[in-house]
Amino acid sequence: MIIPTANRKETEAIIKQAARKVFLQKGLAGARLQEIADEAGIGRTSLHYYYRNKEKLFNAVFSDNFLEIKRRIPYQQEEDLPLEDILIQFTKEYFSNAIKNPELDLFLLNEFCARPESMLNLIKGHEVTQFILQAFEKSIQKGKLKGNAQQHFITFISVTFFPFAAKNMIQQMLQCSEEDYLQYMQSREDYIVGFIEQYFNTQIKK
Amino acid sequence: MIIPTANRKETEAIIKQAARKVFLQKGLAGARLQEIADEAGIGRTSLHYYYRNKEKLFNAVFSDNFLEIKRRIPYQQEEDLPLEDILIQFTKEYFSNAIKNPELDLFLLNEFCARPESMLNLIKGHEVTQFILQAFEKSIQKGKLKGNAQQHFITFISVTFFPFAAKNMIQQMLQCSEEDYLQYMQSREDYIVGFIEQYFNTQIKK
DNA sequence: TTTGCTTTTGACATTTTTGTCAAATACTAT
DNA sequence: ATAGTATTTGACAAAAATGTCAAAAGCAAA
Repeated sequence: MIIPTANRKETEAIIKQAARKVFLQKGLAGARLQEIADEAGIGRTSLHYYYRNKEKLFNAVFSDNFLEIKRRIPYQQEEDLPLEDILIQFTKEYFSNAIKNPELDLFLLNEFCARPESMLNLIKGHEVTQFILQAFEKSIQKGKLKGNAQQHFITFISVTFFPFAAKNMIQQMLQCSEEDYLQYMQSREDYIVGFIEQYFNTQIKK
Repeated sequence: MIIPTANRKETEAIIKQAARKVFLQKGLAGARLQEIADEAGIGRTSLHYYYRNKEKLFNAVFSDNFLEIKRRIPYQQEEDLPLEDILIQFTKEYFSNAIKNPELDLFLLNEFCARPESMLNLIKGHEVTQFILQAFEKSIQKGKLKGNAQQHFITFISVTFFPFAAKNMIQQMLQCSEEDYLQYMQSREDYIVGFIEQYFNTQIKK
C-alpha cells in the first residue's frame, strides 16, 4: 500500500504554477501544453499523466484561483462602519494581495465573458459586492453622499481593479518597465485612500 | 481589362465583419477560420482566397480596428484648453463610440498582454495618450491640480475605459440585464463629466 | 457563344496540437 | 535484492486546424 507521496503534490504544484503562468498570459485557447511542460521542466507526457487533458489541467489551476480570489477579497461584516472606512479597508487588503498577482485580474475579466456561470458562483458565494454596493446606497440614503450608488460602485471598482487588469496596457501607455509599474501600484494604494477621502466624501459639499 | 468590381470590396467587408465578430469574441488564438467562414456565409476556402491566411485576415480586420480605435480616440491639438475641457471632450467622444462597441476594450486589453508589440504601434502612432498625460502634468505644474500625473492619468483611464472592458463582470455584479448595463453606460457619460469637474478640479481646494 | 478573367468549391496535403500506450526507469517497503 | 508500484519517457496515433491546388462555376466583354 502506497501513500500518495509528498513528491506527487509537489510536482502537481509545480505543474499548476507553470500552467497558471502560461494560461494567464495566453489564455486557454492560446496556451500550449508543450510550453507549460517546458515551463515546469518536465516532459509533455507527464502533464497527461497528472492531468488527463488540457481542460482538466485548466480546471485544476482555476479552482485554485477561485480560492485565491476569495482570499484576495476580504470581507468583514461590520455593517456600521462609515462608507469611507469600508472602502479604505477593502482597498488596502485588496491591494496587498493584487500586487502579488496582477495577472489574475485580466484573467477574471475574461472568465466573466467566457464562463459567466462559474463566475456567478464566485460572486454569489461572496457577498462583498453587495455589501459595498449597499454601503454606497446607505451613505446616499443618509444624505452623506450625492449621486447614484451604482455609478459610484463602478467607479470604485474601476480605480482599484482596472490598474491591475490593464497592467500591460498601462506599462505601454506610460512607457515604463515592470518595476516602474509595480512602483506606481505600490504608491497607488495611498493614492486611492486619498481618492476615497476626497471623492466619496466631498460629494455632499458641492 | 477588369476593374476590381464593387463586389469584391463588398465580400471583403462581409468577411472582415464576420472575422471581427469572432476575433473579438474568441481572440486570435481562439478564433476558428471555419467559424468565421460560417459567420460570413461563405466557404472556408474563400477566406484563403481573399486573405491568404489567418494572420493576414487578422491584420486586415485589425488595422481597420486601428482606424476605429483612432476614430474613437479623438485627438485635437488644442494645447491650451484647460485640463477639464480636454478630459470632458475626450470622454464624450470616447463614450459615443465605445457604447457601440463595448467588446473592443476587453479585446484590446488582452492584445496588450498577448502581443504587446503590435499594440505599441497603435499607441505610438497616436499621441493622445501622451497628450492627456501631459495635460495632467501641466495642470499640476500650473498649481491647478495636486498629486501625481501618472496616478491621475490611470484613474481617468480606469473610470472611462474599464466599465466597457468589464461589461460582463459589471452585469453580474449589479445583477442586471444587458439593457440595464447599457442604460448605466449611457448615463455614465454625464456622471464622468461630473466626476471630472469634481475630482480633477477640487484637488487644489483641499 | 466564345474567350478570358474572377470566384467558388471540394478534395487533398500539411502542420500543429493533443492524446495514448507500452516500455523503461525510479522509487519504496519488505 | 526484489517485488510491486509510481513516474517518466519516447514513439506513435488521432484530432483539429490551417493551407494548397486544380477543376468547376460564374460573369462580362467581344
